[in-house]
Amino acid sequence: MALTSDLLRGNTEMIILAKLYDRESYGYEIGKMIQEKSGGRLELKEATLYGAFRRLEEDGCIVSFWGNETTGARRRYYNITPKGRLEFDRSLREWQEAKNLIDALVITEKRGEAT
Amino acid sequence: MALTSDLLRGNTEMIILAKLYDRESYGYEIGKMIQEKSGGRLELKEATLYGAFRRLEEDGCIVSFWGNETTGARRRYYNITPKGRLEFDRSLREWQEAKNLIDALVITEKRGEAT
DNA sequence: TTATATACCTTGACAGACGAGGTATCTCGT
DNA sequence: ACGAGATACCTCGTCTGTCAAGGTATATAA
Repeated sequence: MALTSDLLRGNTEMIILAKLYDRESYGYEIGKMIQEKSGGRLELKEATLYGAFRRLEEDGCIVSFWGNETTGARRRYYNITPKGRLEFDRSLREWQEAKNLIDALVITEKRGEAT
Repeated sequence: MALTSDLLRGNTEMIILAKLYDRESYGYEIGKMIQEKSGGRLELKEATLYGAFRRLEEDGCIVSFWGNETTGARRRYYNITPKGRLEFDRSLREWQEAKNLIDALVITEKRGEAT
């Protein structure tokens, strides 16, 4: 069963930027990669994905262009910008901090925990 | 500077249940504990806190009662229920899973990472 | 020709976080 | 006596990200 949307919230843009960090890609592929890498337990729905692309492009974190496919459905490709890399680095640090803070609040010695 | 609300979203109820897991408490105290334990970097705003209390009580995860303070402002105390403990355990497992999945998606060998 | 996969997009509803506002009691300094 | 600040509760309306549901179009396999 999939994870609740609320735990994803605030992380979708970071996840997208991570996928674009090393090479360009397009929406459908990114969505599929996330599904596969998480064993189907995590899914960015299309509406969520495209909403995030729009925000990221408005913020100057990514740029998009239509691919010149000669066959099959057309694709809109995305590239990360320098600003996008900075934003990814920042959001990754914030995520690490949030993780540790939340863990510190919910994990006690008595109950213990395994990661 | 504080963490973005979206990273908190979906975790506020778990954090509250964690605080109530071992002993009863009241809203103001829980808010203060979270602020202090996180060194001020994480804050559950009052509106957020009381909204979460209402949902948790509606769901049967906590019960509330007015304290019999003879001095000072009155307090509404909360106790966790057996259902609340189950719900906490469930949400903690879900949180651990979400953490690991998101980390796997954003942390690559090349970039590396420290917790 | 029908179904499935690929690939894009938009609209409206929903829910949780929060800013801003309110009430009331007690203590401390002036 | 008075005002400021801490304690302690609450509500309303706004904002924003997620998603369900719907749509378009092309290629391939049954």
